[in-house]
Amino acid sequence: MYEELKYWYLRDHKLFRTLSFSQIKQLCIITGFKKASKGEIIYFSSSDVPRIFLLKKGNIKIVALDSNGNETIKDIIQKGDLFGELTLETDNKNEEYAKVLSDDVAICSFLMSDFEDLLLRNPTLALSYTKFVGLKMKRIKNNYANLISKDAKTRLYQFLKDWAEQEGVREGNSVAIENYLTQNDIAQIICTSRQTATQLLNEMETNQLLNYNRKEIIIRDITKL
Amino acid sequence: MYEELKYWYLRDHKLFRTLSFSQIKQLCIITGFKKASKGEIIYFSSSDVPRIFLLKKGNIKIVALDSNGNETIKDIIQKGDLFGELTLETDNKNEEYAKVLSDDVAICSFLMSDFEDLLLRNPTLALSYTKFVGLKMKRIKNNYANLISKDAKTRLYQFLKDWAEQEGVREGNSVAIENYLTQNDIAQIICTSRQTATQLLNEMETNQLLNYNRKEIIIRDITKL
DNA sequence: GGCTAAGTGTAAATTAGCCGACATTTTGCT
DNA sequence: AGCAAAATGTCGGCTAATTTACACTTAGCC
Repeated sequence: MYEELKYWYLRDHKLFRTLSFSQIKQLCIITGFKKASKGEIIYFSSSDVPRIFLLKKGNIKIVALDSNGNETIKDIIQKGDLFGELTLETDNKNEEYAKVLSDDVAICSFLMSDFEDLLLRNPTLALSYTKFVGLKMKRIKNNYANLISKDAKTRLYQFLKDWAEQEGVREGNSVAIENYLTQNDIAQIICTSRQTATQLLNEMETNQLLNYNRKEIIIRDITKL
Repeated sequence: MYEELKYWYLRDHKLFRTLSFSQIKQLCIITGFKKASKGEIIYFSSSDVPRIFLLKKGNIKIVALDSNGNETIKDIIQKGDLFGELTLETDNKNEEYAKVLSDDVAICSFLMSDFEDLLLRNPTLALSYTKFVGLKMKRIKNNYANLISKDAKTRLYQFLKDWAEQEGVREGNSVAIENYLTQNDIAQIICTSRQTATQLLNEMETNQLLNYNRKEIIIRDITKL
């Protein structure tokens, strides 16, 4: 990839804003760059050197396979998110991979060890990163708390609200979301069966709460969810 | 409190082992110390300055109240654990408090801002702390994954295994755990009703898997859980 | 010692939502 | 265009687990 582009990719992320351009240039930690298109599976396998990834464009889902071969959606990663071993701890047990959801994605990556060196040399960045990881933890905690204590309907509503907030285009009280998920994906995210998710979505449609199709979800009035 | 003791409290924690004694002495960040006994409620309320707490002795549970007044157990904190705003982000929304489970506890605390300064001056510590938070996140993730995908029985078994591993005294394949939780507490932790938890525990007792009473739980053969 | 509140035991009624079993629709591919 | 595969729609039976309801036991306190 073009050297200039590398720096730009990093500099663009809010985490690295505290660094000056020349600092970023010195670091030069990006070691990989990859493009992929819909449906592709990207392994960030345990055999490889531990890396941290930065999703520049598109959406992917992180999927884990348990011992029975069941797929579980661990996370949905959006443009600008870091993913991989954010905890800076290598973990070779679990078999995880990423699947591309949007039409195409761009991912860049750097070695965990390089990133650690970088953090050691930049205390301010280290602090930002710590907060960043902490924030992520808080989000995950809240999500899970929802999953456990609420029923499927509430979970779906909450998920739609979150999704709308993160990616939706608001116009008055109505929000349009680009729908790159199948109903099965949604079901997995809110931890219910595909059938239940389908039912609930149709119910919402008949109740005039939203318009659903495979390309787009329009929430009529976000304040009513 | 005695100045010397302060340093010892910090130095004793694995997070601060990388620092030399003189470094710790310079920091002097501990600003609070507290003892409390069973049943007491400790607020680390939103009105106060944000703090990070370190549990030196005993056990507490972190409880959250939702808008309906329902109690949810967020976390069980054991000796040596840090708790509070580990994410370094103040969050004034949620109403959380800690309740003492063991006969008595000792807690020390320091200001989040002091801790941030400390991290800025010690990049190595910042890195350790990030890993520490990350590890905590991983544990939480695993717990939740269990809660969601498994049935109540499996959840109880997993919880007992974890508990035994963390605090149990092993003798051959049998493990004795000091039981400072009520059946209701256990039920809340594994996210089920009190009745179901009672039933399952009694079932395990009749199946000779464990001996349960209010003071102690003895798991007959940990390998069979 | 006796009272009260907290904790534990047990059972029946009810229910959310999973599962299996399809039909139908849409998409992607050659 | 035509085919196969993926995604969506719909239905009842089934089951784990919540809820409601109440009896019993233990612990703490005056």
